[in-house]
Amino acid sequence: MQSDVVASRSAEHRDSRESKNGTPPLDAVSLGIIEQLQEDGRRPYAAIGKAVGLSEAAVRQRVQKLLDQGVMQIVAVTDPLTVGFRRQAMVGINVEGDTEAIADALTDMAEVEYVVMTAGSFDVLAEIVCEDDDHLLDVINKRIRALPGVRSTESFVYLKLKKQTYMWGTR
Amino acid sequence: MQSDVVASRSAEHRDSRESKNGTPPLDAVSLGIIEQLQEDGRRPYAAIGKAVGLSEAAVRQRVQKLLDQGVMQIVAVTDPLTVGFRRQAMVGINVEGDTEAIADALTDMAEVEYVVMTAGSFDVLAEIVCEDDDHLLDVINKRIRALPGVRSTESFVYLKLKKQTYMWGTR
DNA sequence: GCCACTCCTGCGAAATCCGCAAGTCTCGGT
DNA sequence: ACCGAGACTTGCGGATTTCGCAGGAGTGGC
Repeated sequence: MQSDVVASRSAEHRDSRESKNGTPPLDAVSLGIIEQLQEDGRRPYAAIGKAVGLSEAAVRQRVQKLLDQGVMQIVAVTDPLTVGFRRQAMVGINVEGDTEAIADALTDMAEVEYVVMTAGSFDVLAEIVCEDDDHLLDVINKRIRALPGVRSTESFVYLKLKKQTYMWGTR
Repeated sequence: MQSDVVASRSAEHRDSRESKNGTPPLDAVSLGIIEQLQEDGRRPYAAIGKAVGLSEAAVRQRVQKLLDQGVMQIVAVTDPLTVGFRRQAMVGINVEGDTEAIADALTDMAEVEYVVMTAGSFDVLAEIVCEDDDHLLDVINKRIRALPGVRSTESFVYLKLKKQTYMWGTR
């Protein structure tokens, strides 16, 4: 169930470079499967198979592998404001020293939902999801700014979420 | 199938304020359902019902309503880098005039996956997902900066995505 | 007190999921 | 060039799940 990582780079010679940490690039069929599941995460395997030209069992195995490899995850996503988390913010962080270490530390925080290393006037962007102002303040001032190597931060409190899609590949 | 939007504000008197545009706040049971589906978007309704103390049919109806209302969506999410979109960026935008109009215009762009209005030194944050540098440059310079009312923009090109979860409610 | 509305439950039929065994193909070694 | 290994694919039952529908319980409005 795990040795396939090595082998699945077979019959695909149109894609030269790997995209990240050893995960093989995806072929057109897997892309199609992902596309189907981005439209509806609960779509039956048989319907997906019909769309991408595969049998139901084949789709099932591919989906399972994609999930196991961590290439995709099938989840419910919500607007946090609707679910009771009333304070969110994007925090831009400047780091001196090991940027990746800071990013890892942020990753370990439960309130941090999104961490990305960037080029530009911030080294790291982190999205924070909290229940109220006190909680948000605590995370930013007590926890993030306390990390060794954090030079400065700038916060952007969310006022309104306008769009949130996961449709890349579907266009 | 659509008139329920008007009617569904009834039997809820335990929660005073609405979270956004008329959508009623969620009760503990719906929260529990969402939590289950955030762990696994394909979890069977019967299993969810056992976890939250409801029948299979009741869970099914609630899930359907949550989807119809747009409170949640069940989708496959991926790391865009793995799927062939090699250039992403967060763009901070300053607006003069109608901020919401700009946000709506951004929402209509296919390459824009995430739009949020913020307080702070940017009025709007938008996440862009593109295939390559040319594509990204085109979107930022030709399309976003061309919008009437956009005063200035600042881009943060993604170098590495470190964390991406959808587990709020599950902690 | 009655009506309108929502929500939950129970059940049978249809569809789907899941594991298994065998066939096909490509790649790599000899 | 042959041969074996590994992975992908296919087809097929049985268990599970999904789906639609009808009935009952609880609640607010008139």
